Amino acid sequence: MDLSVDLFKKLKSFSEPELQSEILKHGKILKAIKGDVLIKEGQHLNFLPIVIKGLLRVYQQKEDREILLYYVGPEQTCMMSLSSAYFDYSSAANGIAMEPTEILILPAHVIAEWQLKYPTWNRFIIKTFKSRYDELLTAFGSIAFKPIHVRVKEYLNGYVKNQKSQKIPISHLTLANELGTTRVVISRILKQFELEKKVKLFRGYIQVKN
Amino acid sequence: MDLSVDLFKKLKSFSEPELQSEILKHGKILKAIKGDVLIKEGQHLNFLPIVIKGLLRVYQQKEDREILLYYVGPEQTCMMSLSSAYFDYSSAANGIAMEPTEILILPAHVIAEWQLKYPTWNRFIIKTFKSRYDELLTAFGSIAFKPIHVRVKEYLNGYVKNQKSQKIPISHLTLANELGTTRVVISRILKQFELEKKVKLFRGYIQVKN
DNA sequence: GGGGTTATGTATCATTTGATACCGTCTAGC
DNA sequence: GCTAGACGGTATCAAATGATACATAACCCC
Repeated sequence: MDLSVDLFKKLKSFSEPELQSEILKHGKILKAIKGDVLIKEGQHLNFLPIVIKGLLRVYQQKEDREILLYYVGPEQTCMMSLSSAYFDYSSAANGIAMEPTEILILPAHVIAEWQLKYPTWNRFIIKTFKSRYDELLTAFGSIAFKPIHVRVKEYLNGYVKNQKSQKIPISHLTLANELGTTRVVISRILKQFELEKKVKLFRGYIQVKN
Repeated sequence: MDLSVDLFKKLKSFSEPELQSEILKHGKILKAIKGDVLIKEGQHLNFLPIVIKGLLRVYQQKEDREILLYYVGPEQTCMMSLSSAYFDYSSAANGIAMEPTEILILPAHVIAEWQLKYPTWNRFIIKTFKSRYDELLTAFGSIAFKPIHVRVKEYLNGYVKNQKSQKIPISHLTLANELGTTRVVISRILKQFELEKKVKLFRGYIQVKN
């Protein structure tokens, strides 16, 4: 697909005409399908991916366990690449497409340059750093102080709040991987919640009661 | 104490003369003694503290448990304030002086402004974001995947490596607070290490063997 | 509908971590 | 020297979490 001015209907953050033409000049569009691994732990990155449409999941892995760091949605980018772009740095996490995803790929070298030239770009970068930091800090606080059943509860509540749906389409195994634990632990906790009439369990999804 | 050009012998990052004069114009020096609490969780911050000399400890607290986030040493600043400065935001952590500490205080509003005007300032801010993020990510990975005895071990090894001393002056309780656990757990683990001849325990300090 | 795969339920057991309690020792300040 | 408080050792118990194993059910593909 060619880059076009249409792009900026989706990326509203970048309003300066000059920045837009620089993006058109240096950027490429990448289309990923569900399951494509875009970033691997240890990999050196020399590009910055900005999601246009779709969703990336960024997570850490250790042996057969994994834990969610954050999702990258439209108009967002990924900390790992940002770090790599400024300093020599290899990714500390993995990134995978959760659904068909369109990504604007920018070469790393432009980032520092644009930082000083374009206020909206600068704001975009700072905002990314800040919000990713906040998310991580929240996750850190949770894992440090809260027992798993509370984290499960908060995950479910968070989903309901964000998606405005009581029906959460997730398997026990996937949920375990979001929270950094194992399937049996999640099944046990969910069953307990069901006994307490907080949720109803089905194959492939969880119904949260109010 | 008056601000003077001497300041920039200690803060080497800020080399532009114009930036220096802006710092002299807007900055104030604060002196803290050991134990002074400079930042409290929930507090709205409208200043950015840059440590000139000394050390701040930034940590999260929940009831009677706490866990270390990071230390702020000379020429460094603190993420909480940085976040507050860009957005309306209250601190998610506490900051306390560990020793007599001199701090350059800058009003929040200058930060975003200087971002675009002064490349060294820009670099300083980005570097802060990145290194704090990396630290937190490492800590997150540890707490998510590693059992406490491993984290204790890594803490001790890290100290030895950084301070180039085998003698670590820390009480069991303080160590527990660094790692987000309780004193008894730490005592138990250290005693086990001693039985394994890895360390030798004394009142107030730990001797690491090689 | 058969066969493989995925999802879930659940029991058993071990390990890790934490809570509580009590003790003795060291140290600083008087 | 006395004493309060900090520091460290340890025993006991409980709870949380994880590992393993096995069974059943649902789903998909052919």
